[in-house]
Amino acid sequence: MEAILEAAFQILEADGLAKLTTSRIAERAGVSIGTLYQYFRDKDAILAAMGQRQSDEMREKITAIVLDASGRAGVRDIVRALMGGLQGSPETRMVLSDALFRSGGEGVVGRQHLTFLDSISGRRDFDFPLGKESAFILTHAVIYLLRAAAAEPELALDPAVLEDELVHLMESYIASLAARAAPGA
Amino acid sequence: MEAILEAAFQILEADGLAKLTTSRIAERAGVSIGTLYQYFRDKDAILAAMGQRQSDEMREKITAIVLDASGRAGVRDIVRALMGGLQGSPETRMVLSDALFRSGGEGVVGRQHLTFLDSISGRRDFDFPLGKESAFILTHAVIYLLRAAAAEPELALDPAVLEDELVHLMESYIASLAARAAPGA
Amino acid sequence: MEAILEAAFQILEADGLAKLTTSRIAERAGVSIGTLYQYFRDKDAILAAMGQRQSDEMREKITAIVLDASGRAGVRDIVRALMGGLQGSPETRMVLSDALFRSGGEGVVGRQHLTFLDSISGRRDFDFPLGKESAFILTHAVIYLLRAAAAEPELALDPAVLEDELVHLMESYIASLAARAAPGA
Amino acid sequence: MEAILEAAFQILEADGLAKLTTSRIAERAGVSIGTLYQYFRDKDAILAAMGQRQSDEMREKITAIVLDASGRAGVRDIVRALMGGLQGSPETRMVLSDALFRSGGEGVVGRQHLTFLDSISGRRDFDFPLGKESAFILTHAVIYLLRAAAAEPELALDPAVLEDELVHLMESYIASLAARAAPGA
DNA sequence: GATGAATGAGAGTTCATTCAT
DNA sequence: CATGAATGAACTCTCATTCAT
Repeated sequence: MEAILEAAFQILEADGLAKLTTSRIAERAGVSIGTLYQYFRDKDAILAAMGQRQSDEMREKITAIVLDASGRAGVRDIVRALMGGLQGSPETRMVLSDALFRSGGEGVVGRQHLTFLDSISGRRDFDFPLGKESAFILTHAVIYLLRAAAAEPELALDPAVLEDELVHLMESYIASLAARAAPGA
Repeated sequence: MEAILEAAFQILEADGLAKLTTSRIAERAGVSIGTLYQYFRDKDAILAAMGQRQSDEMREKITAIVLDASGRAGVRDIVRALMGGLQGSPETRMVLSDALFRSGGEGVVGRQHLTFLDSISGRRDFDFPLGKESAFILTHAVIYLLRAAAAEPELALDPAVLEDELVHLMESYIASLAARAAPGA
Repeated sequence: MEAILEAAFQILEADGLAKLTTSRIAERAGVSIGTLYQYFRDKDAILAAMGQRQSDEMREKITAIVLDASGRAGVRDIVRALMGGLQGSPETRMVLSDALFRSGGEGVVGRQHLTFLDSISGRRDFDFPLGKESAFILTHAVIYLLRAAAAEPELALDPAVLEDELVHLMESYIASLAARAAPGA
Repeated sequence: MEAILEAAFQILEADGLAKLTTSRIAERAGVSIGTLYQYFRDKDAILAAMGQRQSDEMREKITAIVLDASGRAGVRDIVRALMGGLQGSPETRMVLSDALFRSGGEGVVGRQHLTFLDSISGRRDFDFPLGKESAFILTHAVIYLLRAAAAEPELALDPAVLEDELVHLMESYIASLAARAAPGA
């Protein structure tokens, strides 16, 4: 039931995990608790489904933006996509990631960021083997820094400047990787 | 009471926030609930104290390591300090950061990472103004990536390699900052 | 839930306020605590409802008795009505009055005793203005003396004689009021 | 320990029975809980002692005032004495009466009001036998009406007028008693 | 005597879940 | 299929009381 997930998301966003009770979800969704339990085994199933839904939405959004760059997607496109794709408060995202992780287990998070690697690896200057750890940094640095930035609104970071710096961070790291891959160039 | 904090930490680490109840904490700490409440106003106070304790421990550990580098602390020393200083599962750390933030309010998080900036700014090649956003990246990138790495043990990242790559990430970013600061060099 | 109020009343009557716990109420009412809390916001709401219920019952009973005197209600009818209308131990009544007062606030107590004044003021010899303080005495003296009598069972007062004396008390006071109102009669 | 009783009285007066805890009493009295329990068996013993103390104080005060009227004490003197002698909020008085009653049991309340009867019976026009019920009314009416008046401050009764009316109430009742005792006068 | 840290029974309350209708 | 009253385990927290120091 889409209405249930939407209701749960709104409550989570507005009042936090502590006030996310099954009865409130049902009430806001306009269904009875009984009905809610007909669609979801238990409360965790709702959270997991929300996590899944969010993850899917984000991947679609990002993919769309990257594709929109019509074959010449740069790091900036991806950073911008990530900045736009992340929705919900940091707490919401943290809770949903948690739920998704607990329920789904392995592979879930990994799948989430393949898009990044896929797009990046299309670049001409990127045809060198990539270590597990480097790939990890490439796929996680931007997301986690954005998450951290959102979690500390009192820092009042300027989105435009942050975007620039994140692009520099990744570009310089990619350059460093390239330089090390081809020392004799 | 140190025993109470230690007990709470163990439970949080082993069973998660959901099973961290005051009675379980008291039981594992070997005291009665009454005693627990004589030392801590309420459950949140316990979490806040745990957060404080962890934050203090980490800062001390890091400071020690950096000082150990005897005046010539490089990025690698700091990265290594952070890798060694972080303890507890990612969820534990997240929960404690949260609690600390909720209770302490402002400044808490900021103070945590000043060590990093302080050490870095001692470098000769670092005497240029630093934007808010760049400072944020410098102080948060390593910590959050380590957190992410810990959260995904199935990636089986090699600590030594990860350390190397994090150092490269930061070194190349610092180089990029320097290059931009002195374009005519 | 009538059963809950009835159970609460019995416990209050038998064991006093100190032993009136929500779980005991639920148990005696034959429902679970959850059900109890579905019908009443909290413990005070139960007490307030009991107070309301008792107040309503008493008013109805008294009104009925007074009406039964078919238009020629004297002080004796009212005294008798009050004696019959009061139920529950003094402590019970005190507790419930308190609860009703705390929850309802103004007007509650006043409304309770209008019956008395209404009936009295129908008398021919009563067409003179009544001071606030006199009205207070008329409406409260009997009730509070009955309350006091119930609170001291060891005095072993005879209800019939007490009724007589209360009637005398009020009749002589009314006569005194009349005499003062019409000094030249 | 006088300090303990005084502390308890202040707390009861300021914050009500619900906040009257043994630790607060000890703290305000400036002693430790242990000491408190060395002087009083339990919390109820403290309340009972407070009730006793208040009752004694009131009796003394009233006796003094009546004696001051130098042998010719009228109803008005007694009413005035009662109005001046009552101290503490209605809730406080109710709580203490309760405690005294629960602990002492019989006779306690009776003794309290003997002063009234004693003084009254000194009057010349009062040499007739007094029924139990009449005595009860004589000794309780004023006190309970004053209590009721204090319990309903929103009625804004004028003390002076109330005093007058209470005197009238009692005088007319005494007259009624006298008239009935000597029908052939 | 005085202390106060420790105790723990028990209070009020919440909420995920079930199941007869 | 939908409903929602009923359930009760589990939670946080209070406070009268004890007893080793």
